[in-house]
Formats: sequence, C-alpha cells, structure tokens
Amino acid sequence: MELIDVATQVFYEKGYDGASLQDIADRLGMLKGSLYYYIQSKEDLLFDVISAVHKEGLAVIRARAEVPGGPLERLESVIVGHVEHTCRNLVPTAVFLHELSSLPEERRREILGSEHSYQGVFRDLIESAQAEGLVRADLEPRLAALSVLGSTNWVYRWFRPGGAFTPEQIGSELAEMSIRGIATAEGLARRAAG
Amino acid sequence: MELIDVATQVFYEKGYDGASLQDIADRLGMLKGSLYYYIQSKEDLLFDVISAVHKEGLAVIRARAEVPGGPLERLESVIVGHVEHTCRNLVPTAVFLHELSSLPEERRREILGSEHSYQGVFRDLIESAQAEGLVRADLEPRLAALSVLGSTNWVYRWFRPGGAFTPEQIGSELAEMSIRGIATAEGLARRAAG
DNA sequence: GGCTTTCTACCAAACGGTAGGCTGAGCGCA
DNA sequence: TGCGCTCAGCCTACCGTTTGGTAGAAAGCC
Repeated sequence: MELIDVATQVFYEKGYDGASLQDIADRLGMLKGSLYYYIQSKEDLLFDVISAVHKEGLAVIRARAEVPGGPLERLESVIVGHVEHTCRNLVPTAVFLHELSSLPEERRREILGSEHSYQGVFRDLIESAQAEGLVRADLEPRLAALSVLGSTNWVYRWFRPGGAFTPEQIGSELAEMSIRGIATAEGLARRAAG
Repeated sequence: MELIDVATQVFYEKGYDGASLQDIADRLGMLKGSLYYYIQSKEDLLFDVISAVHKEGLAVIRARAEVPGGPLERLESVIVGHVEHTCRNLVPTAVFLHELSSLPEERRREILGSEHSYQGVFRDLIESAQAEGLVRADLEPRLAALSVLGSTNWVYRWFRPGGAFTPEQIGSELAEMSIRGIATAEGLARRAAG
C-alpha cells in the first residue's frame, strides 16, 4: 500500500500535528476526503505506521536474543541488529520514536505492551550476563539497558544514508562501546577468546 | 517571567503544533490576545524556550570541559554535569530536544551554532584523550561522541523525579559506562590511580 | 455475446470547529 | 493625566470529517 508510505514520509517531515491530511492527499494526487475510503481517522493512520515498524524492530531483536550462545554475544548481536534496522528504516523509526507521544495513552500501551518491550529484551540479557559474572555486578540492569538503548536509539537523529558511516560500521562500533561499558574483565576476556 | 515557564510546560505536554496560544493564555488566566503584548509570535515563544535551556546547558558542560585536568576526568565531569542538568531541567530539555525541529532551519542554526556545539565539546575531549593514549585509537571520535550523547540525552525520555534513580546516580553511572566503553586499559588504570 | 448489477476508487462540496494573528477600547493605578 | 496591561471580539485560513454521488472496471447471468 502506498498510502502508508506517503503518510510515514509526511509525518516524518512535518510531525503528526503539523501534517495535514491535505498534505498526504496532495502527494497521492487525490482529494483529502478520498482518504477516508482507506482510513478511519488520521490517528489510525499514525497508529498503523508506528505499530508496523515497532513490531518489525521487536521481531529483529527478539530473534537475535533467543539464539543459542553466551548472553554477551547475544547482547552484541541484538545491538547490531537493532542499529542496522534503525538505519535501514530511518523514516518509520523516527516517526515511531518521535510521534509515539501523539497517540492516546491506551493505544500507546497497545503498541509497547504492558512492560517496555525493547527495554525488557536488553535488560534480560544484561541480567543473564550478570548472573554469569560477565557484566559488572554493581550495575543496575535497568540503568545499563537504558544507557545502551539511548546510544542506539539516538542513531535515528543523526544517521544519514550515504553519510560518513555505514549501518554496519555504526552497529558494530556502538555494540563494542556498549559491551565494554558494562562487561567485567572476565566477560571481555571470554569474548575475545571465543 | 511566568509566561515562558507556562509556555514550556504546555509545549511539553502537547507538543508545539498541538499547543495553542489559547492553552497558554488559559493557564495564565488571560485571553490569548493579551499574550501579544508580550510576544511577537508563537514561534518566538518556542525560540525563547529552546534558546534559554540550550544556552544554559552548553554553559554547564563548557565550564566543566575547560577545567584543568586530564581529558578523561574532564569528560567524566562533563557527562555528569550534562546528565544532572538534564534531570533537573527535564521539561525545558524535553522541549528543546523534541521541538527543535519545529523551528525553521535558520533559527535552528542560530541556536545550535554552525557546528553542533554539544557534540563538539564531547568530540574535542575524546580527541584529546585519544592523543594521550587514554581512549582507543581505532575509535572514530565523532561516533564515540554520538554514542555518549545518545545515552545521556536519552535520559529526558525516561527520567522521572522521585523515581527509582536520583540525578546523581544516573550521572555517575552513565559516565562510568561511557568512559569504560571508550577508554584504553591505560586510560582506565590511570583514572583508577588518580 | 449482450445485458445488468455490483464493486472499487475516487470526486465535489460542505460541515462545525479551531487556529494564529490582530485591533481599538477601556481598566486600575501612580 | 498617563501608562502598563487586559479586554472582547473579529478575521481569514485551515483542520479532520462526513455525505452523496459517479466513472469505469468486473462479475454474474442468460
């Protein structure tokens, strides 16, 4: 469907409140009233955009989190996957991170789940690594997860395709920094050895 | 001036586009027409809000960056200062980071300076540390700066006063993770010794 | 094949509502 | 009397949404 792509782009450029259905209709070459043949409301449109990219991104990191292997290796893979997915879906991701707050409480929770799902994946992996002595024990897992999520999510604000860095480069460098930031000496040694 | 505080709060709650001058006037107990005695336009109001908090935050980290001492210690201090300032000025900071894109290109650049000023402070410190062998040489300074900025700026999205973590706690933990993430063995050793 | 009906994908116009911006009159206080 | 400030109200523009209608392709039926 082309509508959702156009809407994503317009929401990205003007923000949800700043974008009008007129803008979207113009870009599709139709009248704004005609949009209601496809949608129920403007809000539904935003919901669809956000919901899709969130579901996709979550699937990416969950798949990588559940692979067999040490928790530190899996965490690294999750970070890389998350960053690369962000870079390759820059526009929808930006809309998700920027306009989620434009949705009413209820629909927001419908997307995020009762607990913050992204954060949960990172935190679980960090806790597992901590239990094996691979991540510093004095570290608050939730804080560590938020730190990693921060540096990776921030990517949507500065990455530009064709810019100085490739998605792969950014993914692996951010993962490297994140892991070094939280691992124990043993965790790092075992990672280098494996 | 109370107007700017109220405007900050309203922009925070509803977003710039979603907020109306009516909302602001209501909260001040006056009619929206009366606002024009104080302001020239709605956009000017946003500009003032953003400009103020940006200038203040930049002053905080610049002061800490210019203190005498090793670059790694100064970087740590900058991170701590930045995070604590963010936590203590959560609402204006959120407006700054969230609504900067609502300003026209020109006024945006008037605030950020020709080069990204925050990023510049971090990058310069990282480059200094790199020159002294305290930060890994294979690390791209700009990427490292963006990683640190990401995890610290992200704080505005999850910190809540009276929540599980204090600003001091968050500042020192994020700084610790950031430094460990980029430093060389020698950098870490020298930091522990000093 | 020819005829009719249904469905798809829009169009045209208008609705009630609200937006930012502006004005000139008038208030209380020094 | 003068001045800082607020008032009530208007203007034009645009918003999301609804309604009623229609060209043309597709499908069903004989």
